[in-house]
Amino acid sequence: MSPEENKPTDFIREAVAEDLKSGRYTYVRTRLPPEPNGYLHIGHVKAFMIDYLIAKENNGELILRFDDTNPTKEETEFVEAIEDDARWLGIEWVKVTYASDYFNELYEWAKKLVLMGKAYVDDQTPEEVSKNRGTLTEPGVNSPYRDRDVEENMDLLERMKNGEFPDGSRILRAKIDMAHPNINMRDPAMYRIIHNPPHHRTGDTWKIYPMYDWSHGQNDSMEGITHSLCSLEYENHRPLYEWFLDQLGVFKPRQIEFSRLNMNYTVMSKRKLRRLVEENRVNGWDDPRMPTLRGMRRRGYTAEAILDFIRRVGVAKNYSVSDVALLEECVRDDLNKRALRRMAVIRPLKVVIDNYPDDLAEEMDAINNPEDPSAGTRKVPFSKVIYIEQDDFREVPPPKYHRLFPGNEVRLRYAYFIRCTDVVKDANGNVIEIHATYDPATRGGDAQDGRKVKSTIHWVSAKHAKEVEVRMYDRLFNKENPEEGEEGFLNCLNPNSLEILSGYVEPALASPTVGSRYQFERLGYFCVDPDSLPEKPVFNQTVNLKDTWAKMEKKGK
RNA sequence: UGGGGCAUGGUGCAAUGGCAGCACACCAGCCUUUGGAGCUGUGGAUCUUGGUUCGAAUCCAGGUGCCCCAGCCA
Repeated sequence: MSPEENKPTDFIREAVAEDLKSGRYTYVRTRLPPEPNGYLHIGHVKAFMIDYLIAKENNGELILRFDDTNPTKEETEFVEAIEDDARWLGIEWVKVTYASDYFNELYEWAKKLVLMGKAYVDDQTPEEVSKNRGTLTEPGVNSPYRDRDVEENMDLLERMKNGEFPDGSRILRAKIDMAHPNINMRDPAMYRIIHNPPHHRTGDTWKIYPMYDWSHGQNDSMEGITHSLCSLEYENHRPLYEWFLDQLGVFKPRQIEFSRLNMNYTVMSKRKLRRLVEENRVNGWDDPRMPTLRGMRRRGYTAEAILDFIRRVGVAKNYSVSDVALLEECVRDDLNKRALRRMAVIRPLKVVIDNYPDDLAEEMDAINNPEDPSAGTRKVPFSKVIYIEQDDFREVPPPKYHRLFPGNEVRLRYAYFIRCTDVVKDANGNVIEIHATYDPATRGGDAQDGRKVKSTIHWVSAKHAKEVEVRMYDRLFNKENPEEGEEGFLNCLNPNSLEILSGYVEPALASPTVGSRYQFERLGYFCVDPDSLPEKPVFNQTVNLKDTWAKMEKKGK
């Protein structure tokens, strides 16, 4: 496929191309406008990639601008975390700016509107403002302060700025139309008074702070942004976005809206994610079950896989809920190509090979990645006592079960054929040990007489094994849409979303690097958690391998 | 009962008046020293009614359904 054919197209890219062609703009500049009030999640990635790629594809620029207009919610910690996550994704920007960089200039622009008679200071209480806004079907009524003269408005605004009035006592409002069918146009607030807490960057310099509507478009204009791309809920704000710019007579970017990313089996709202963390339903914002970038990073997802998912989801205006199965498929697809294969047994069952010499240990050759010959090979030690997966043995095999059962022969990957000869049980009847014999003529995995076995299973030599902790993850919620209903999401938490196991890994995995990713053969992809200790590494399950047998067995029931 | 927006297989996205296609999921088979990967194939969709047109997912009109908006949040 040529790069040309591979290039995604959608209504936004088409609009941008048209704007360039028509001469409406001669260049492309977009902006990434996160509010530094929380950690980034997978939903943000879609918006980020739209802004980044559209700039990049048009040889344009991206500005990372923090929308820090509300000091009661924002913190420097989040600025740093967001930058770090965005960089991890591979996003590049020409500079970092802040809405707060423009507070002075914006204030001058506000005075200009006051002078034009397009803005006024309103002394109504918040309750009165709300009451007089009207409803969806009834027009609002004008504030009694709406017709204050310019001089008084200028004076009051200056005194608001100087901190002479308490929070909530006054606001600056645009003078538009209290009967407008679009409620955003009913004299929207431009500035509100906030004395505390201090702003994370400007400290207590300012006592008034601009609202989103008054700040965003103006900042876009000041920065020469050509395309201000945002999610659908801002569609209703576009008339206001344009009104301010028209009144000021300044450079006018184009706002285009798209639908945000939703995903099943998780929640995306900041409020709900916060509750999960604060009520200890998960272990922090970087819990591998969280849809946050920090969670997914810890889980072992690669940036490439996440970006591929975003690309496959596409861009449109339909309300949509993406399937987490697609994300997982993208992760498998990426890791399949790059992850080294290793043998690990996560639910061990001991097997004693009775006819194998007691003290012998052989080195078996194993392929590191069948998808990538350059990854080479390694040696794996083999001996008389090994561990295999509990799932790989059944005392009474179900139909089509090809793995180990009494009398059956299977291949130990990269080693020998073994045949199960005996089963040892504890007092409760649980199988605790298997006895088997091996065929010395099958070393390496092939029988000289040409006989075949139907199954190949993985194993770890008990004598050479390293004990590790393995954290198995399942979906955080057991309902496709946990967000429906306000309080319901906590009631559909999956109680089994985390399972901690103790397993064994081959020596090649005895001292793994934190963050490195492996495929545990036949089990899935795993990555090394920061909680790892030299004496006990910790692995997170990133995603399982497709399991045809599990599916068959489930279906048979 | 105001304004804005959106309706295409189970899910997400294409088709820009001319054979409804792609990916994931699903199902069947091939292959396999991972029941992985890979390969082949099957099934399944244009919200509804009417109109324009040789021809409509696309244009027009009505209907229905869903989403957003009444923060001094973004």
